[in-house]
Amino acid sequence: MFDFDKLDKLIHERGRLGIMTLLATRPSWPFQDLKAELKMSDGNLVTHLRTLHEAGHVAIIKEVHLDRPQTSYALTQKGRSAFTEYLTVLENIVKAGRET
Amino acid sequence: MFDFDKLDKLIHERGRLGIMTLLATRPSWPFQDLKAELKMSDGNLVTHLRTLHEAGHVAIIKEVHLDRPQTSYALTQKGRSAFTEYLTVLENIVKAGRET
DNA sequence: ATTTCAACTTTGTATTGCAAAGCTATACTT
DNA sequence: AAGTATAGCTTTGCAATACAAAGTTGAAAT
Repeated sequence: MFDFDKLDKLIHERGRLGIMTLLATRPSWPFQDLKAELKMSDGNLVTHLRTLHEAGHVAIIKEVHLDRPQTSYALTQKGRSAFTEYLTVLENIVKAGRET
Repeated sequence: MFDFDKLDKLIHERGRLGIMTLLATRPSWPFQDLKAELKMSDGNLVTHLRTLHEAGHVAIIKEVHLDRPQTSYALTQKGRSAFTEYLTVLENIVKAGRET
């Protein structure tokens, strides 16, 4: 009936789903903003970001802003399409859950 | 921006999300049908169902069908409303992810 | 009696989410 | 120069938990 296998575990996890959703809404997000928005510890956030980066879903952008180092993150092409596909599965779940 | 805390962990887990979604589509589901649909092992499936039952989300219906014991499962009122709320969060994620 | 099937429990393993604390590097302050 | 602050990252350790596999129980059919 449904392809729950298609619920990409990498994206589905709560913390990473939060990251991916935020990244989808803007061209890029500074680390500090993600941290504030998601209320995660540094370690946890960095780890999830690294996981996504290693999967090729997220790009890391290192800059200097106001004389401070600033690392930002953005969806890659691959990340965006993986996320889009994931959203389609969500849509189907919502649709199925709503009818009845 | 989003309330990712509202992503009820109990429901969000892949296996249990599968169960909840299926249960939402019919009045009740026999154990064997769930098992076939979700391709889980007995142990795993029973455990997830018990977790949901203990949370008050799922009712257990024990009957005899064709001279064989048959355990079926159904959403409780509480389970349905929790699931509905969960779906709302999913909808918001989809909406946010789609725009841009 | 023994086989069969449904459902459930037990056991064990491997993964992984997460926090806390520590480390590094750069810039600002005094 | 020495100390302080901030950003980002690593390490360590723990607790939770998903999951499979195998064993258990009970009822019905042969």
